[in-house]
Amino acid sequence: MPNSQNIKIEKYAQIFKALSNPNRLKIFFSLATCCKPGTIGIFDASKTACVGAIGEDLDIVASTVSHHIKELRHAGLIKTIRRGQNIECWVDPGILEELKTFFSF
Amino acid sequence: MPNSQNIKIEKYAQIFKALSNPNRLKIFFSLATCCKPGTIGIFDASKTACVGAIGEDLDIVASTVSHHIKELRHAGLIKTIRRGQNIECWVDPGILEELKTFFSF
DNA sequence: CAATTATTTCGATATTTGTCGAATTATTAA
DNA sequence: TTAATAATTCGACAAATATCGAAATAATTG
Repeated sequence: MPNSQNIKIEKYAQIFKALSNPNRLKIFFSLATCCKPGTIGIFDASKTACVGAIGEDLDIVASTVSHHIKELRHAGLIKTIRRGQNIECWVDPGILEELKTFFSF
Repeated sequence: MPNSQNIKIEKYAQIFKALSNPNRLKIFFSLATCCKPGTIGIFDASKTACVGAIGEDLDIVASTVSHHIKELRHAGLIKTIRRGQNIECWVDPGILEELKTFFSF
């Protein structure tokens, strides 16, 4: 039976696991730097932060991107919403604060 | 040929991979909260932050702890020094600052 | 409705990872 | 120098992971 400390450890381990894969970290970084919460994230003037565009950017197939997006979402790092055929993604601002706090010993 | 951005991504991916295992994250957390840089880290009044004590705390064998310590060190998260038969470990203060900065978008 | 586009799910597979125990190396104590 | 203690290295193996391609699902357009 894990105490509250263990639960925290598991939660953060999951977060760091999500960020441990270079492609997932790139996705997170792109979303964090290019996309504002609640808006359509822009990679450049023409591309939105949909699964297809992300895959094109990283040179991996859509099914793999979808898998990575799911892991980032399950870890609580990003939010997603469907808008038409596309899935919009953005970084949860709250988690960034939590992570900064985590490293403030 | 990776550009400087890719190098950064690889570096941080390695850091997050090191923190993605619950046992390694516990080690890091214990060191960060209990041990000051350059001193013998204390878990409680009687134990130092040597490999054996860490293993006892986590209920894993010494060879596994040694493996985890090596990964944390290679990722640049902790420093180690031999003092007699023991290896002292402590968290690099600089990396904590870097990590806080990383999440400051 | 049929065709197209975007995404997800599923199954397969090669690679990586976490862990252990045995053997080895390093240091200290008798 | 021999014994004891601490840590590391090595080899093995089960479990987890990253990726792909094919098939399925969802939404839009003609």
